[in-house]
Amino acid sequence: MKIRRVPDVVIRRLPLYLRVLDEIDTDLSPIISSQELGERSGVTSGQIRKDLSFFGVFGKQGVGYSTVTLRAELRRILSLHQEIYVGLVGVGNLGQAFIRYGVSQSKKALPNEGLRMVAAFDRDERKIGQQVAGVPIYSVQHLPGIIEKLRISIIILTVPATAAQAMFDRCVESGVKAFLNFAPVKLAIPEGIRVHHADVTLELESLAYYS
Amino acid sequence: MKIRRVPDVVIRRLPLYLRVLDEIDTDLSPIISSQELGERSGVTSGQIRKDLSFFGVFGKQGVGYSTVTLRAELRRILSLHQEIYVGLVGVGNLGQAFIRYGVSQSKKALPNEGLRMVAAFDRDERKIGQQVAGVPIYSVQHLPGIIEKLRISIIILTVPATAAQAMFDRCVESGVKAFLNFAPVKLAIPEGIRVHHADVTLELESLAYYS
DNA sequence: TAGATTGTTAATCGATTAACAATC
DNA sequence: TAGATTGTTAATCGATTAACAATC
Repeated sequence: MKIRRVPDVVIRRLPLYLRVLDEIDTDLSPIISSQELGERSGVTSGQIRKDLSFFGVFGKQGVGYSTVTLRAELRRILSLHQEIYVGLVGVGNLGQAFIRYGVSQSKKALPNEGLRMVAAFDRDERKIGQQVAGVPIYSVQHLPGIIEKLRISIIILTVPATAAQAMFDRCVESGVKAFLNFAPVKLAIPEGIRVHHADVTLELESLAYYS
Repeated sequence: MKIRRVPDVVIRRLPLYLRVLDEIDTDLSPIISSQELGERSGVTSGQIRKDLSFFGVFGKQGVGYSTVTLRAELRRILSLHQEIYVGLVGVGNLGQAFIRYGVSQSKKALPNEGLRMVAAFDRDERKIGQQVAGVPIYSVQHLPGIIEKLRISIIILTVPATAAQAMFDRCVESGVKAFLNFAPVKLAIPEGIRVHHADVTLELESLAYYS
């Protein structure tokens, strides 16, 4: 029941707060102030209170926030209270690394906040049918069916630049609305679809300015 | 000779423009308008003109920009007209993937804009002395010396979260001013040091909101 | 010259910060 | 109650967009 659209900058800070809360022993610290949460996440206390106010009232004046409650609320806001199924397209070096990375993360005490990598896709016949860290590799031809069947709602794109738009389009047609794109291309993105870019080359090139 | 500090959002758009110019055949298109550059990089024409105005005057009124000249100017602004040496700390799955990725990129016709991965560092004795895609792996103990000797000015951090701050500090002491950090931690960053974060977990968690 | 497009200024928009009344 | 801290409003800051004079 959002009253007005929440700015993306706000959404992007929520996982930061959640991470701090996950690191906290809730028995030792049942309550946290916006002040302390701010210091530990690198955000001002006022900003945290402003951010949270987009979603409701979670604190007690004069007291602070219940660590357990705030954590649960943040999870709910981000939809991380339920399992979110993640797929990956393009099982090259980078793709394999992320599969292993994602799986190793979820073996931690804290189960990586409900995100679960359940399928990978590739074009290469030799890879299809194999597994990487327990995640099965399917043919991109079967992508629509598998996405639907496994209820995949986020796709990590680690295909070569030349294949990115086509694979992206196919995922969109299959109903995926959220993407993390590592391919160094500007995708044509339809209304209502969310793409976060993680373009290592662009990052390095802008860093060169500061080096 | 910067008159005023250039906003980071502006710096981050420059590689985007550069990429478009790299894709253009400068013989076929010796001139480009801010209009067309905008369409191809996903930015408004006014914004492009505004961005460029931070650095000087590069176009001709009534005509447009010389593709060759603008490309050269952007490279110079970003320091990509010279070789920029990049190092990587943490040769795990992700680290190896980036080494291979970086190397394959620089084999393209366009030599990845002057960025060159020249060294990797790890703690694991078994990895030290080996190579990944031709890039030698050194001990983190020798990091300061190698960074100085090879003139490394950008570091990619792909170490586990627990090691990130210590490795970061060591690089800073060795004179590195620009970092691309993949470790899921909030680093304590000294004045004058630039860190771009590429935190896949945070990206996925915020994407969950839109899924 | 007439038409086109830049460089730049002014207006708008949106996000952050400051401040404080409400209230636990 | 007195002290603390939230939730929220108003002020500030900075970035984007609109618009147009300058000029090629």
